[in-house]
Amino acid sequence: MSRATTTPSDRDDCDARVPLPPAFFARPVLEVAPDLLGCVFLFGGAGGRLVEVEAYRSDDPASHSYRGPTARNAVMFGPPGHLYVYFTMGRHFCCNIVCQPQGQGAAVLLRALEPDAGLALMTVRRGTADPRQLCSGPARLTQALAIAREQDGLALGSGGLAILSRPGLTARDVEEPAAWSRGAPLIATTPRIGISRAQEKPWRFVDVGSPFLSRRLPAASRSR
DNA sequence: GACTTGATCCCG
DNA sequence: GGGATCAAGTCC
Repeated sequence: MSRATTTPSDRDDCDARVPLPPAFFARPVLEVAPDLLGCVFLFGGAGGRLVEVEAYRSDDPASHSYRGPTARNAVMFGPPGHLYVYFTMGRHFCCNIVCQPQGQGAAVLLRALEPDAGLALMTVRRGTADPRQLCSGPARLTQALAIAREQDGLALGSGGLAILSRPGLTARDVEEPAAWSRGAPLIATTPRIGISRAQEKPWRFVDVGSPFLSRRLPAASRSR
């Protein structure tokens, strides 16, 4: 994250992270979601390592896309690799990455990340210096990174928005689908948070070892 | 448990 | 068209 310079010899840097290609997000959302854990999410110079996400798709009663396209969820039905940002509960924004081929209405909700880049900025925006309170929760995360209505529909790789691979991949490695699951942290699946329908689906994915989750793991969670 | 806004629902 | 409903959350 914090390399000051880049030289040809950095090819062997084992901490190297490179942008995920569009094809990464065109896959089934239940595959994309766990593969995002350990990747780095950045917007405007702030962000860090993703540790908690949830999957949503259009055959899923808990998803905004369940009843088809509307003005609010239009981006979910657009091309993969774009942000779907929605306003909720009268005061908060939540941020998703659109997945699967265009028109399918699937997305991954970003629920927590481990703060790394732009700590000073995030501290001011959140009004706390406690790293555990910066990005541990979907609306906390958007507040810390200053993601709001204006970012709805923003494409990865533009406007200061990026998702970088897990460490150790070259730009060439990351084009190969076999590399997308490499270097995964220990992952648990649990029911999703805060929904009233389809509560049985274990479509929340968390990095078991992270102290930056929005909630503690339930005892019944299962690791893979 | 309160808060606070707006998209969506459903009746008329 | 218009009022009722309630939400992928956070904080006190």
